[in-house]
Amino acid sequence: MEKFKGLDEEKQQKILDASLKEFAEHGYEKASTNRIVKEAGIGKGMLFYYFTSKKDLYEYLTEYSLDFTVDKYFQRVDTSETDFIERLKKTAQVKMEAQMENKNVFNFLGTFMLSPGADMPPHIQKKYEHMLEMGNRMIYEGIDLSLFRDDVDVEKAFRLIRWSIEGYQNELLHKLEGQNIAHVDFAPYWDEFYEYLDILKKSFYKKREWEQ
Amino acid sequence: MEKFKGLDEEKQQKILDASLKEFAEHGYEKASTNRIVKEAGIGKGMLFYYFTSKKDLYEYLTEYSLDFTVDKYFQRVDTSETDFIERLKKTAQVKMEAQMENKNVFNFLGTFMLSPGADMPPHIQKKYEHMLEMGNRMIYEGIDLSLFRDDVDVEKAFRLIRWSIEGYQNELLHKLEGQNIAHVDFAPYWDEFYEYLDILKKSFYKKREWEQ
DNA sequence: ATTTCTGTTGACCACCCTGGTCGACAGGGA
DNA sequence: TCCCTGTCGACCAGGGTGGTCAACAGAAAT
Repeated sequence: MEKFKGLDEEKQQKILDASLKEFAEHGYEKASTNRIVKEAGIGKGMLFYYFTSKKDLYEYLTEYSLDFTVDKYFQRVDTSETDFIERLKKTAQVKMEAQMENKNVFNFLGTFMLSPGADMPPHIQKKYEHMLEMGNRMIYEGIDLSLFRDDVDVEKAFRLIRWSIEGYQNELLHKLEGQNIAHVDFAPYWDEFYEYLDILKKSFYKKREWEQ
Repeated sequence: MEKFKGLDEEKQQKILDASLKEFAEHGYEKASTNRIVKEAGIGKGMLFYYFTSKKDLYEYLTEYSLDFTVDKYFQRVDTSETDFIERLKKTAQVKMEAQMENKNVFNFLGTFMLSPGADMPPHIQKKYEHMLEMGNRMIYEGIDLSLFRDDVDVEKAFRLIRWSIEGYQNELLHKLEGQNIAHVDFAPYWDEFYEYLDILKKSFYKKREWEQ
């Protein structure tokens, strides 16, 4: 595993990509080390030279993904923004950037979170819990509640807004499936996304005086 | 396959349940006929006595699930209701009833719809398209648009509301995962659900005169 | 020039599981 | 006694599994 870290970035990334993809697509049990080495373009032996076992590889990937998510996503969200919807807007942008930088990490972590940590070593479980907590703070901490209408439960409004945004993101992801993400022009989708956010503001926020 | 239909209901259902579950959990390729026969409590030979092959079984299940969904779900939704949110409320109730009656069908069809019909015989593809169209009509046809606020695009409001409801349902499903569905008291969840619907009405519908 | 070290390969291992077959057999009717 | 209809599960060839290892390449060290 120290062996692996000594490789040049490019080769490391190729192996990480192949592995993340394989585990994301098939889950731990049914993921195939044979397919991984073929996809990564290395001999079978090397994988078990870098990592002692399939499980060892999987744990390395998990830790790598958690670190990546915290560094490139959670840590970059501007939590000084107190307008809930505006913060979600910025969150979405940062998330998209991180996703462009490494699509596979998100797919991998997605499947991991469906049945988390079953028998992960404690230090990884700690990291995972830390990430969850950080994600929560990133979204909810320091929000200006006075922007919301007085006649709805703010907690519930939070959730409705979050579900709406997740719904849009999922539908977009599904629509763009199969296309080469790098070649897609996202501008019109951002515009559309902002329109949805405007509607959410009109709907869940107080009417402000200067609007007629 | 006519052999299969001659079986008593109970045995048929046991085989259907085992098969739907297996395919839903593992997908077509990785589903195991051995696990199916074990779960269904029949000998290996019988499965291939009833169905000529794994593929034949899969196609039968698909058709069965499509028919079930149309009969027990889509056909039972009251489309005379013109209030969008009210209709969704009724839809959710009918869906829940159908889901209680046969949980496996919904899981199976869920995975099927992710990569639909690849090489299904035409009559099944037809059925699938018919179902999709029916689902669309069931949700959107004959809705009273005048209830919605004038300052938001109704199309977008439709989607936001649908995403919200799907978000709630998914979260609930996730929360109840592992519990025996039959023993859960759903009353409080319905109440909570209605509260969310009320908020959606307040947010996306016009303020009506008789409300202060 | 020789030995040692570090990477690297893919054939190979024992094992497991696959979809599907088939001979054996049970029991009811003719 | 002989079918016929169901029913079973041992069995088949084939393919995939995670992991090993003898062989080798080339650079570094002796």
